[in-house]
Amino acid sequence: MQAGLRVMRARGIDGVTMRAVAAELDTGAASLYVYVSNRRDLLNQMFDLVAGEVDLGDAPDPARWRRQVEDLLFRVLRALESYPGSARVPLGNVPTGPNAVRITERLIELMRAGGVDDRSAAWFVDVIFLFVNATAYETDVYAEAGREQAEVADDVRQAFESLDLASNPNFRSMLPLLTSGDGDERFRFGVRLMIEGLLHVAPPDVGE
Amino acid sequence: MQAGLRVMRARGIDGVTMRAVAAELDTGAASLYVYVSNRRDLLNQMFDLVAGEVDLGDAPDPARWRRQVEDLLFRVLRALESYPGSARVPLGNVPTGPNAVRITERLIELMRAGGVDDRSAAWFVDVIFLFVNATAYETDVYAEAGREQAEVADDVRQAFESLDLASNPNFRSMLPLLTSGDGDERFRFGVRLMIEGLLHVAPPDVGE
DNA sequence: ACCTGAACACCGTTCAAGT
DNA sequence: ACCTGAACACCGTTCAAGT
Repeated sequence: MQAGLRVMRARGIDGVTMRAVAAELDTGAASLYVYVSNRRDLLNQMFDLVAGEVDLGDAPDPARWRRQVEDLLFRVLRALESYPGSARVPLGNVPTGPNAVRITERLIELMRAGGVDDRSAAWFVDVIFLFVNATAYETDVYAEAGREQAEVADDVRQAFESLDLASNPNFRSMLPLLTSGDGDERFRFGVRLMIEGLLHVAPPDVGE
Repeated sequence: MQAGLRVMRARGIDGVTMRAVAAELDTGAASLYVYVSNRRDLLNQMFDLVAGEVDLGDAPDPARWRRQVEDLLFRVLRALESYPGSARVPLGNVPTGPNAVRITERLIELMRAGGVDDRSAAWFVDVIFLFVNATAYETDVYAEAGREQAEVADDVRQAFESLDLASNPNFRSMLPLLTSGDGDERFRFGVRLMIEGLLHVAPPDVGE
């Protein structure tokens, strides 16, 4: 499993082939099937190790819980980014490993400290991780292609500018804004939208 | 390209192999390279056709713009779900096709009708599509594995219940809530969090 | 000049043959 | 009884050989 992580850190999730991990252990691909039932299982087990690297931060403080949530989510994002493509794992399977649960536990603690309704808190966990994972996955794809974020942003801007935007006047006038900011700033904005929304949207009716 | 869509609707994105698309056209895989530069390019071109199937709905109405945004995003979600795995395409490349731009144009129109600050609107587009795509991708992975959403939910609940949750008391007490609701309800909740957040978070400082 | 069959360099997974 | 080399059934992409 540690061998798999070394491969993923260096070559990204698509580089984590059964053969590559086996080579790291000086054996053949077939031998891995003693420890994992298939590649999907291998990646799931590896993912929980990544989750285990996330620092939960200090104890929940009702006076600054929002900032604590924001910071925790940034640390999750950083952990995912350090293993390119790892974010694709929780997008495909709900993580049930102990380290993933540990992060959810802390997130719930923080929201309870903030007085958030339990029903909202429960669904927030689901929704926000979807957002964190998607953000990390997007960044990772660029990283895996060996391209800088700024370089990609330039290409996108050029692609948009070369479009015929006569029938898209609002889009055209907002082009500079649409391509402004870096990934971290946009991530922070998204997280804040959802935290703030938490305080202004009625808790879901979970039918209990 | 239409041939590719038929394959994707029936077999999902991983079924869209160069050989499968070529077979649909009664030719060999090598012949596709006349029309696309590689598989990634094929998927990008196909994605814009999927985006083209989304109905933009009626003209923006300041009295009910929030609901209009919500409905539009649901229609995007449905389009993505009808081509399993297609949501992975926009997670890896910023879509710059005309049909994707058309949807963004409408989204911006709706927010302007609602009096949302342009800076917030611009970043909202990015953030909300990340959420929509991640939601669709998650659903699709289950669908591709040939499993019902409810069936997967049961497995997750069981996995959680079999964990030692002594050190995760908050998580344990919220287990019923964490596993409540279906995908659509959670999606709606997430979208509402972000729309409402839009009205309560200061516009980002885009450094202009 | 254009198209494409066959080849190349990979995959995940299985299983018979070795220890 | 355990481990694993070699095989199987796939990939995306290239290119020489045919039309």
